[in-house]
Amino acid sequence: MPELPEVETIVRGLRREVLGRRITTVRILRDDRLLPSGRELADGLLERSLLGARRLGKHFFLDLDDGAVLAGHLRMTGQLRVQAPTEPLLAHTHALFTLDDGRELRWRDVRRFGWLHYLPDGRVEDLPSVRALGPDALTIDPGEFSARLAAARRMLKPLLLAQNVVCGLGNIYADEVLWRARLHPRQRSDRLSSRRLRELHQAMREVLEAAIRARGTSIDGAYLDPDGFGGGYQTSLAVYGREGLPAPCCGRPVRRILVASRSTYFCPHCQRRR
DNA sequence: GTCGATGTTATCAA
DNA sequence: TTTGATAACATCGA
Repeated sequence: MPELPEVETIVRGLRREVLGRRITTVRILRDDRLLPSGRELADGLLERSLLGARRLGKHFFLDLDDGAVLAGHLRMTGQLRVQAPTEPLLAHTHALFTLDDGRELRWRDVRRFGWLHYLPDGRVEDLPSVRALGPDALTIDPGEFSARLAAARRMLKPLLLAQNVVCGLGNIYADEVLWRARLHPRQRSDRLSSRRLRELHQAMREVLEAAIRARGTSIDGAYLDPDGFGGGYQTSLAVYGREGLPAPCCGRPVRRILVASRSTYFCPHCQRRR
């Protein structure tokens, strides 16, 4: 669920809500997605203050006042909320961190694909899933983006989803980026001119920045920011989830196909393979 | 009740 | 090297 714009919105929300706060209580309701263990995570976080919140791709990192880091990934259904303790506890809430202003930072994940990892030394680059990441999609420069895609010799859709090439895009934004660049999802990356690769980079930047401005995409209310608000970008989607509906480019119906076993939405008329 | 699909990704096989 | 299938899990809709 949360891709780069959603994680960015969450991190900005956490900066506003919890920076400088001290963790006074840790409650673990279910520990099978906590590393290295729920006990070590709870012991490490207790009485620590939160000094920073940042992200790389879809990973997020909370910096503590002793140099430790709480790293995490929300995968499909993870949520981080800051709530009053009187707010009802929703099902699938797995960890709660009480802050010194009385509020609680709550981690919830219905499908339990996500995880939290406490790193006493703060060395996030030691995590294999972080080490494997390519440059962040929001900040990669056009030259490196083009070089990495041209070198890969693969179809564009799975390439944009490959976090070791460029990190942060998921299924929604990959389709939106390809639509904006008018490129076919099955177009091979090494057959594109450098001009088209730069256009693809530009499209990626524009889509991500617009989605961040809209505070992310919420479909079925699955994604919520720390304050409990959904995003607004779902009304700006051109093709994702819009099979059969008119594409904004030409009015012809959006088509859904499977590419690398992921649902892929595109306009067959305007996104031609070259 | 069953089946298929879901915004992620690690892993294994071909 | 690249791809496809599968698995982790819960929920929803047809």
